[in-house]
Amino acid sequence: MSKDVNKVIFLGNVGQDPEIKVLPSGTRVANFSLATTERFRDEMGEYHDRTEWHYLVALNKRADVIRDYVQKGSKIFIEGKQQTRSWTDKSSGEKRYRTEVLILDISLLSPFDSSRNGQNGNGHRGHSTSTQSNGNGEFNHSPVPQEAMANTYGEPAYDDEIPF
Amino acid sequence: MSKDVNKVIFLGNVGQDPEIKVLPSGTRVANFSLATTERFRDEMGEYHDRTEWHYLVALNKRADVIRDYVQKGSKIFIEGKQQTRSWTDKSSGEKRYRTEVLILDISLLSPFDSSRNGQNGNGHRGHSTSTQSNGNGEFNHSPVPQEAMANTYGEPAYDDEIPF
Amino acid sequence: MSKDVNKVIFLGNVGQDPEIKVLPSGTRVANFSLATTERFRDEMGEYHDRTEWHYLVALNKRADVIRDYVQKGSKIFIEGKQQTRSWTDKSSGEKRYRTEVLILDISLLSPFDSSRNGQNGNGHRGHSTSTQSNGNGEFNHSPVPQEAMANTYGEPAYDDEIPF
Amino acid sequence: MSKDVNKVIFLGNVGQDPEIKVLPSGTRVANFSLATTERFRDEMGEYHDRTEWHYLVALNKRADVIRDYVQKGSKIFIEGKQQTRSWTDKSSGEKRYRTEVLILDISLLSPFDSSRNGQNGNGHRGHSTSTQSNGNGEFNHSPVPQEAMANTYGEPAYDDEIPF
DNA sequence: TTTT
DNA sequence: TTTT
Repeated sequence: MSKDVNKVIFLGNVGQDPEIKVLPSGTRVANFSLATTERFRDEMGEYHDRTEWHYLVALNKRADVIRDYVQKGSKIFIEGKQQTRSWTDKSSGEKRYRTEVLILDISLLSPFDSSRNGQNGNGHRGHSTSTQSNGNGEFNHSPVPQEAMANTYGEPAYDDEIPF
Repeated sequence: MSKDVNKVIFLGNVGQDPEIKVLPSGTRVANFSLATTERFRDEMGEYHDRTEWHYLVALNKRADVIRDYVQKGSKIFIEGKQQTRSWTDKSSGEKRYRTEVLILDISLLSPFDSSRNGQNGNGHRGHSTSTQSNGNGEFNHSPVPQEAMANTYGEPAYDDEIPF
Repeated sequence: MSKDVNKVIFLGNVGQDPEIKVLPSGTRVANFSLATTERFRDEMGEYHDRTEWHYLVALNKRADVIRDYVQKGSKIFIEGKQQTRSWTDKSSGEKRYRTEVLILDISLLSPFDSSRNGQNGNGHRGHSTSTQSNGNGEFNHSPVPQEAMANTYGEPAYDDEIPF
Repeated sequence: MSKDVNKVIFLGNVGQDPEIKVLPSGTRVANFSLATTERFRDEMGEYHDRTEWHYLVALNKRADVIRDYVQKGSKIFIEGKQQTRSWTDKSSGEKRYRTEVLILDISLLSPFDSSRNGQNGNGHRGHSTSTQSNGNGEFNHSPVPQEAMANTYGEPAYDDEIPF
């Protein structure tokens, strides 16, 4: 009842073609970075741009959508939650942290440019008809069970690699 | 994929004890108004408060939580979506509109004051153990199917009454 | 310190060319409606679209941006706050209400189609160089004073008309 | 016009008394961590809590409010933007990153417990009447110039320290 | 009244 | 590393 809130909203441009992985468990994972640029005026009244880079992650059906429709330069809107993963650096033995945003909802604001070749060459770009990319449940607040999140509990493979 | 976004976020105080109804279909409906107050300075530099009132609606499990834990004066945080219902005024024959926010997520920020009597006297206030109020599904982005929204499709009873 | 929150976020399509007014005080006002469409599945598993219409208002510099760059069909992202205006219906003497969203931040997601003629024919479309539309301060959280809101206090002309 | 969006919303509990610094430039900086906890069900249907920790930063007037009214355990609502700072680790020479959320708006949801002693013992806790803590500008979208953000441009001192 |  |  007294729930907390962890909500992130970004509208920006994708920095490079998303990287798609499939974990041993079958979970599909999409990783990419997103730029948000803000314009501001300095004390002299001159305009400057400042770009912030964000690391994004999506799982399963959302990862499929990203694999099929998102590429370098795409403008997207996402809603997600912030999470920080940690791991121990193998060479130094130090603990490292990576903060990322897990995508829970995504809207694509650019037409997909089919003339550009994705670098993962997975043959799934465009309106794929494969089972995987044909997921339902990509609508927020829909009556469809959101199994993606269920899968992350006890998911071991996702956590033991150096991120990005 | 190119989904739209309709999102409302309020943090404010409940104006009166919520009104709880059960539709013929069994759908539970909670209605109440919420005040959000903002402070601003006028041209003279003096502070003023301006209060805005919002009409909120919740269905099923969220309505149960509201029935059991929300009362006049409660401070709550909600996330929802804006929707406008219309009906024809029976006396004048004119079309009328009421804009409300359908609650999709709620956080209670006040302790429940059990010394105050709710006016609906439904015996469900406090930490109820009834089946209805013991709903799951009240967690945002959870793996639990969100049946509340499914029920609203083709729901006839909800639409044919003068609101509030 | 214990501030309330009244925040609305929409991503959708503009229903018609915005209506632009200038109040006697000089305040510029843009009015238009915005559609947000959500897709959902009914009990049969079939997809349906449900479109919600929202009434939007923008003042001064934001109204200038809308006059110059927004038209029927534009896809936009807005952040704003919900407010309900009331007036007394002159014929029936009854109190009427209109809930609208005051735009505080806007992002344009469609290129402006200069081949279509705006119906307000104000000669301000495109990259206008007039003083009015050349406002700064259209960036949220910027160091620029946001005079638009200041002007709304004690603004009489904005309130005495039947809306939309 | 085609602005990006970088927005973070948290509702959670403060992990420890905030650390307050004053930079050589006079900028006040508040640093603290915030926990957001979500409840979810695993495949067995059992409930678990997962807590995420977030690093928060506030500047100037918002830092003053935090210094005076926020302590370990406080429940707060914040709106801000995500930013990642980087520095070179002095011992290893490696580049390090820390993602934090810069607070742009804050609402305090707990009464301040004056019986607990803040560990920074700055004598400013409680309803301070000092000039610094009596800032205006703490209202979002207000007509007050938001000088805090202006100060961050070209701010050198803030960037050359190992964070947190 | 929009859009895909 | 994106975009206008």
